[in-house]
Amino acid sequence: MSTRPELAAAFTPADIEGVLYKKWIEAGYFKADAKSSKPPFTIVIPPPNVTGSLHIGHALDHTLQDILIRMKRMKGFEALWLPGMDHAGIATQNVVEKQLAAQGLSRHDLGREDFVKKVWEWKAESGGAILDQMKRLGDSVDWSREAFTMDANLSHAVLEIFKRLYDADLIYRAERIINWCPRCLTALSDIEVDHKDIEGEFVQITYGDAGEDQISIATTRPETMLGDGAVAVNPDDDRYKHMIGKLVKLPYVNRMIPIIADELVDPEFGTGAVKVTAAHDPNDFEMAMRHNVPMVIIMNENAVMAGTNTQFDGMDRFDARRAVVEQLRKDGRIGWEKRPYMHSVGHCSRCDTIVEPRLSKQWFVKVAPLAKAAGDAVRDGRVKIEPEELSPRYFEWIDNMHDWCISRQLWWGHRIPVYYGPNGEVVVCGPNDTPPAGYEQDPDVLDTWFSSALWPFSTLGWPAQSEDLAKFYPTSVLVTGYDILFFWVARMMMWGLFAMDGVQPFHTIALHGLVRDKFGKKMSKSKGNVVDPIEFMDKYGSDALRFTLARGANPGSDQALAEEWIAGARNFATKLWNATRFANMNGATTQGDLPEFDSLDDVNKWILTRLDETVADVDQYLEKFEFAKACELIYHFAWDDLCDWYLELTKSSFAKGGSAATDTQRVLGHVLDQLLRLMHPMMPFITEELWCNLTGEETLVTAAWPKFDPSKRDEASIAAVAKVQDIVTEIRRFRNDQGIKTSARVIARFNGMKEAGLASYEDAIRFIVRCDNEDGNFTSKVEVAGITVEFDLSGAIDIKAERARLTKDLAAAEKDRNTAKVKIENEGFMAKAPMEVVQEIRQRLADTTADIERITSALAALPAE
RNA sequence: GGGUGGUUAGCUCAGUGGUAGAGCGCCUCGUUUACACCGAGGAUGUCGGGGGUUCGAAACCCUCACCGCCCA
Repeated sequence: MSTRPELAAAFTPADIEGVLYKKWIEAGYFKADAKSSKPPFTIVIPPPNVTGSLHIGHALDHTLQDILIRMKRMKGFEALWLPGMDHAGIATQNVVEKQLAAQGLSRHDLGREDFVKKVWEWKAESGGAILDQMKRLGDSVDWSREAFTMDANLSHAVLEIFKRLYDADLIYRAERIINWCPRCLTALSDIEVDHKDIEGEFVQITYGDAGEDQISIATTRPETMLGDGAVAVNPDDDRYKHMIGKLVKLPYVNRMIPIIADELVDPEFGTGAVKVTAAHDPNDFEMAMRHNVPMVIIMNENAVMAGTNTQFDGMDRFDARRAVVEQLRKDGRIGWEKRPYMHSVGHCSRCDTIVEPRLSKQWFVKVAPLAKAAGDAVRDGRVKIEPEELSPRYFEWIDNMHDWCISRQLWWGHRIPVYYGPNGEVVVCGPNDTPPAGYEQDPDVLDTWFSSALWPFSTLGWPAQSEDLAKFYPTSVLVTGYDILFFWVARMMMWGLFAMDGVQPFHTIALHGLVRDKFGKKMSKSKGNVVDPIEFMDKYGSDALRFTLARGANPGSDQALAEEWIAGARNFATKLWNATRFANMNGATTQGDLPEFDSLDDVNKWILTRLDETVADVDQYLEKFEFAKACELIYHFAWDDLCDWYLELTKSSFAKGGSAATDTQRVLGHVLDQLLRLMHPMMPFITEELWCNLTGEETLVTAAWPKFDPSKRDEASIAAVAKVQDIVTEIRRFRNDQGIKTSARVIARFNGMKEAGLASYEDAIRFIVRCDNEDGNFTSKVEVAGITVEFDLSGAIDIKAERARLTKDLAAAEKDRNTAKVKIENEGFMAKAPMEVVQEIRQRLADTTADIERITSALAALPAE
C-alpha cells in the first residue's frame, strides 16, 4: 500500500552511515548562517590536538555536544557547532622531532625556519586524523568554519591580545623559578606538571667542618646542596635560635652560607633545618627573596651539573645525587638516611620526565585581575557551571592562581611578538605593527593554551567585528571534561572577559566526566584497558556508541563503559528498526490529521499520553544536560511502552481492520514519527533512515523538534492500560507456572471485564495470551485487577505449581498488608502524616486484605495433590 | 595537609522524606509472521558501620571506616 522503499530485514549501520553523512554535508544542513533571523545557539568544539586521534573521551564529548546542537537545530535555533584543532606546541614538536631523530637529525640540524616548515608538512600529511573520525561519529559541525590555532587569522588574534595585555601591564618578563622539562627543553606552566608520588630518598647532611659551626639539614635532593645559599630554621625553634645569623661552610664548594630564620620552615620536618637552594626550588626561591640569599644555578638546561667547580660537574642530576651522597658518606657527613622515601615529585605532563625547578627569565601573565573577573563571572551568575558541585573546584583554583608562565623554548607555536633593540629596548608588536629595523624577535613561542584561550572568539573572526562574532558570541554552552577546567576553561574565561569588554565567552559550562573501563578503573596504556571508539563503531555502529555514551553521562561524573553495553545499544537500534518495519507492514502513516484525541480508544490515548510525557521529560532533561536520564526515558518508552505493549496491543486491531485500525495506523505513525525526532540527537543515523522511510520526507536533521501539550493527556487511559497489563502479566505467569507452551492455545473465560470497564480489551488480551473464547470445562482460575479468568486445562492442572504460585502471592500480600497495618496502627503516623499519604496506606491495607482473602480461598479450593 | 565526590543486586550505576530501581549478567521456558541483536516468566539487597532527627530515613544531621579525584 505504500510506495516507500522496503526496509532491509536487518539493520546494518555500515550500509547507511557513510551515505547519510555525505548527504548531510552536501545538503549543507550543518552550515550556520550569520545573517539568519533565528536565535543563535553556539558551541565551539574543544579543539583536539592536531596530533591526536579520536579516543573514547572525545567520542563522549562530541556525542554530548552533537546532541545539544542537533536538538537546538531542530528547535529552530541557528545552530553553530564550530570545529577545529589545536597546534599543540610540545606534542606536535615532539612528533616531528621523533621523525627527524629516526633519520639521525635534530631540529637544530634543520634550523628554525625549515623545522617549522617540516611541521606544517607533517600536518598536511598526517595531522588531523581526528577530523575524519568525527565524521564517522556523525558530528554535525560546520566544516566551512573549521579553524586551526595556527591559522593566519587566529595567529593575528594572538598578536592582538598579547599586545593588549602587555599594554595593560598584564604581561611581564621576569626571572623566576619555573618548571623546566630537561627533555623537552622548555619551561612549563604549573598545570603542565603532574605531581606523582615516587620512591626517593631523604637524608640528613651535616654542613660545616669539625671544630667550626655545624648544622644538620635534611633533604630529598642532596645533589642540589652544591647550589645552596643558606640554611633556614624556624625562628621559634629553640634548638637553633643561637645559630641564627652564623655562617657555616658548605662542603665541596667551600662557600660560607648564613643560617637564616623563616616562618616557612616546619620544625617538625626532618631536622628542622632546611637547605635553601634558591635557583632550584620554588619555596627556597621565596625565602631567598625575603633574605637576600644568592641564587646559584648548578645545572645546565639538560639537568646536567654545571658550574659548581666540583668533581660533580658533567654528571646527570641523578648520577650526581648518588655521587654526592657517596662522597658525603665517605666524609662522615651523612646522619640518617631514609630510602625509599615516598614523596611527591613533578613530572612533565607531555613526556613524564621529572621536572627541574629552575631559575629562568620568562614571560608571565599577571593573572590576579583577570582571574578575579573570571571568578566573579561565575560568582554573579553570568556563567553557570553545570553541575554546580564542581564550581568550588573552579573557585579554589582561579582564586589562588599563580602568575602564568607563557613562554616556551620551542619552535612550533606563536612566536612571542616582542622585539629587542640593540640597547636593550623592548618593543611589542601587534598584528599591524612592523618592528623597528635591527631589532631581534624573542626566540620563544607562547604556551599553546595562550592561543586556545582565545578559541571562542578568535574562531569567529576577532579582533575583526565580524558578522559571525556579532551573531554567535557569546557562545551558548561549553561542553568539556572536568579535567581541563583549569587548562582551558578558566583561561578562556580570562581572555574572553578581557578581550570582549567583559562579555563572558559562554553562558554555561557543562562538565562531563571521564570514560573508564567496565570496572570503573581509569583507562591507561599500561593497564591495557584502553578501548578504541572506531572499533566499536565498526562493530556496532556509531548510533550504538553514541547512545551508550550518552546514556552513561550523568553530569560531572565518570562513567564505566563495557563492550556489552554498546552491544545492548545496538540491540536497541535493531529493535527500533524492526518496530518501524512492523509499522510499515501494518500501514502506519504520518499523512493527514491525527484523529480527534477524545475519539480514540484507551490504548491510543494511553500511548499518546505516554509519548507526551516522554517528550516533555526528555526535553527538560536535555536542557539540563541530564543526558543519562533523557536516554533512559527514551529507552523505556520505546522498548517497554511502544514495542512490548502498544505494538502487541495493536495486533488484534490490525488483524480485524476497520476504523479502529485506521486510527491506530495514524497514531502509530505519529508516535514513531515523534519518537524518531526525539531520538535523532542521540542516534542520528538510524533515525534519519527510518524517519525518511516512514514519512517520505527529505531529512530529519532540520525537522521540527517534538512539542508536548500536557492538556492532551488522559490519566484514565493510563489506569486502564495498567489493568490490561496486570491481566496479561498474570495470565502469562499462570501459563508459565503451569508449563503451558507459549504457542499453545488455551480455552479461557473472562468474567467481570464489563464491570471493570475493560470489555473492549478482551480481544486484544486474548490475542496476546493465546486464549480462545470457547466453551470448556473450566477447572482453574486466575483473579487479577478485579476480574476472573477461568481456564480449561483439560483437567491437567499442575496443582503443586499452582499452590506454589498462590503461596508466594499470599506471602507477598501479607508482607504488604503488614507494613500498611503497622502504619495505620501508629498514632503518630495517623496524626502527623499528610492526608494523601494516609489515604494511600488505607487503600493499600484494604487492597492487600482483599488479596489475602481471595488467595486464601483459592488455595483452599485447590484439590489435594 | 586543604578541598571535594563516593560507599545501593554478581558488575556498572540511578534513586534529595512515604511498599528499594535500571542495564548487563544469572535461572526456567519458548522460534507465536516486527525483532533470538528476540519474547515470556523468575531469583538476587541487614541501601558501608554506629548514633541521632522524624509518625516515617537509602535519602536529613553527627560520627567512624574504607575508596576516589583535585590542589598543595
